[in-house]
Amino acid sequence: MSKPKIIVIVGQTASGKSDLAVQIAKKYNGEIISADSRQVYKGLNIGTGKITKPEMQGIPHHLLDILSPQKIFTAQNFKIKANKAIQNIIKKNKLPIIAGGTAFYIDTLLYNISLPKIKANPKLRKELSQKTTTELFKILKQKDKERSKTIDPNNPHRLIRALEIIEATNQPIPKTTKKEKYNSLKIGIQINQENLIKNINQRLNKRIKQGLIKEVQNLHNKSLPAGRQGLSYKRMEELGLEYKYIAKFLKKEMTEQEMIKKLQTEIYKFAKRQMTWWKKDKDIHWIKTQKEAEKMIKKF
RNA sequence: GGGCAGGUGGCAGAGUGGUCAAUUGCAUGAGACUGUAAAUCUCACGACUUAAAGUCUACGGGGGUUCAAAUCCCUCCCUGCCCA
Repeated sequence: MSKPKIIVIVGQTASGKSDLAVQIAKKYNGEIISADSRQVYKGLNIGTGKITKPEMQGIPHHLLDILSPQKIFTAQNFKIKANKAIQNIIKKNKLPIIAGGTAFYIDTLLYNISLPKIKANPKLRKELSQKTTTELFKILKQKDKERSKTIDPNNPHRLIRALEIIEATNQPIPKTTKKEKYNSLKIGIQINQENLIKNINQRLNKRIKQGLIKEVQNLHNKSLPAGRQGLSYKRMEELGLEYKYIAKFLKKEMTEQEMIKKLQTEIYKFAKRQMTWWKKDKDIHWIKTQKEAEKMIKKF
């Protein structure tokens, strides 16, 4: 059985992925699967640059707005849901197009990286976060020698998650395997640094005009039906970038000016981290225009 | 005009005779990531050379004291606050 064909579109934040994806979907009878760790959440709209209904131009989009931002979504969740979506799209005889900025999610999907299904354990996390990385590493070494060999001993997030999994399974973490599951064409949108910075800053201004601050405020304050509480500032800080720094602004920890300036540099730094990841991926075809992309897809 | 406090690397800001090319934070650059990934983490960061050692130029300008000065003295310039 030959592997199903899919298109993957990657690119730094503010490089124009969503738009390109829609154009390609229209041309090649496709549906889009978003690979974005923040756009999966309901209510995070302006801040994540989520595509709007009119912008979709009738193209179905998957994995947007699928859960509450109170909940924790992981690469494993993404993999399962994205696989399902791909199956459905193929069944309809349409072309699946993965588009998004979360490189880790895309790799997990494409290489069928097997991750455990252990859910987050907030109590344990809270407890473990009191400890230093040295202590955490020591515990991990006792409980799972193999994982301790590969983990970054300075990285609290990873150490805590590793311990969380052992706590739940009570056995060492199985080795991950890597196997290409799809026949994918990876297209990356290339953009020079100058334009990238320009886009980031312009887009941020635009979002603020569109009511970004209000969006964050509402997420925090709104008295939802069914007694649900607003999103805590703490959770917003975990969500990062716009949500993190606007939360700080709303808490009066920084002025609006400071917040905007900080966001500009933080978003730029994020974009660079994205690129660090993709630079290693030799399968990505970097393109500058839509035409180049179309040519490639035709051949594919 | 008088009094006081200051001027340090792209910025903020330590240091107050030798261990100072100078703590730290920010910015910047490079990188990691295979179980929270917009998160989290690592390294570099005066110049030249780079493996190490080394050389040079540097703590507002100029001069001085000293074996040795970012650090002490003199002088000039500049900034902030206070009194006229």
